[in-house]
Amino acid sequence: MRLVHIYQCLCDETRLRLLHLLLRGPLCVCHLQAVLGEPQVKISKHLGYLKTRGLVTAKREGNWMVYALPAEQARSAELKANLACLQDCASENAVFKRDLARLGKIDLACAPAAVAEVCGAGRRRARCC
Amino acid sequence: MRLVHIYQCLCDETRLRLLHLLLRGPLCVCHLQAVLGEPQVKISKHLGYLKTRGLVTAKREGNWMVYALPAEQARSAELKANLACLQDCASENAVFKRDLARLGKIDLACAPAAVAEVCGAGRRRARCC
DNA sequence: GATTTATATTCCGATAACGGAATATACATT
DNA sequence: AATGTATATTCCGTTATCGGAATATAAATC
Repeated sequence: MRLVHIYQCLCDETRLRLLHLLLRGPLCVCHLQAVLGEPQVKISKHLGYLKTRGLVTAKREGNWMVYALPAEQARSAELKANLACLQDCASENAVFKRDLARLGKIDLACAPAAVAEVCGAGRRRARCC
Repeated sequence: MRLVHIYQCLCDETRLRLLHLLLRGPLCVCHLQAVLGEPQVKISKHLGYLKTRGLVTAKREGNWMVYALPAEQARSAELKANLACLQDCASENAVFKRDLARLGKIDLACAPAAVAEVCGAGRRRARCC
């Protein structure tokens, strides 16, 4: 059942936080890492987990990997419903709110093109984080 | 995070099916067993799992254990949102629809009082399933 | 081409989940 | 008390998950 696989992706706190941040738009690994404050391996592995199950897409952008939720038209009804539900639940949750606050403070000017586009940040830089 | 524990309960197909059936109202173990067509141990264990995490309540009714979702006012916002989401997703899902069809065909007349109350079935019987 | 930066993968060990067989418990009936 | 019915628990093997240390890969820069 496809629905089960969605829940399997949602049943880990790190993955929930990642997905929640990606609801805002694409982000590269180092930004996700900076916001969550977790080691690189951990972030990368969970992103890999989400990717193999189709919950996120990955695109190389020069030196960086930009992760994003699937395009709107590529989301199943179940996924849409659950992302909306997550968004809903997150709005009253301290951990998620803290993550968003941290994301706001991060210098997105160093972000790859795809991220800069979404966040309206300045030009790319050689070094990201 | 409480939300994670909810998703941990939802990330198994058997548990999803159980919860989905309980959205309709309380049911005893043998009815759940009959609908799912799974061995008793499996059903009982998953119900135990759900119970320890507060997703269902259990009440002994003579010889039977009647499981139910927590009372409305006892449900957290997260739980409400996710149960609604599950309900939503289930309506277009073959497995869930089949379960409902099977539930309809089951003789609920043998059900314990709490179940009979909900289902409008007849009086109790000594033997259930 | 050597180095730096960003990210992924491999190789562990620890723990949790899952399922089934067998057994135990609780209540009801005879 | 003995038996039957409904449900829970224990034991055990298998598999999946999770996290970290170390290493590998890929692209950019010097």
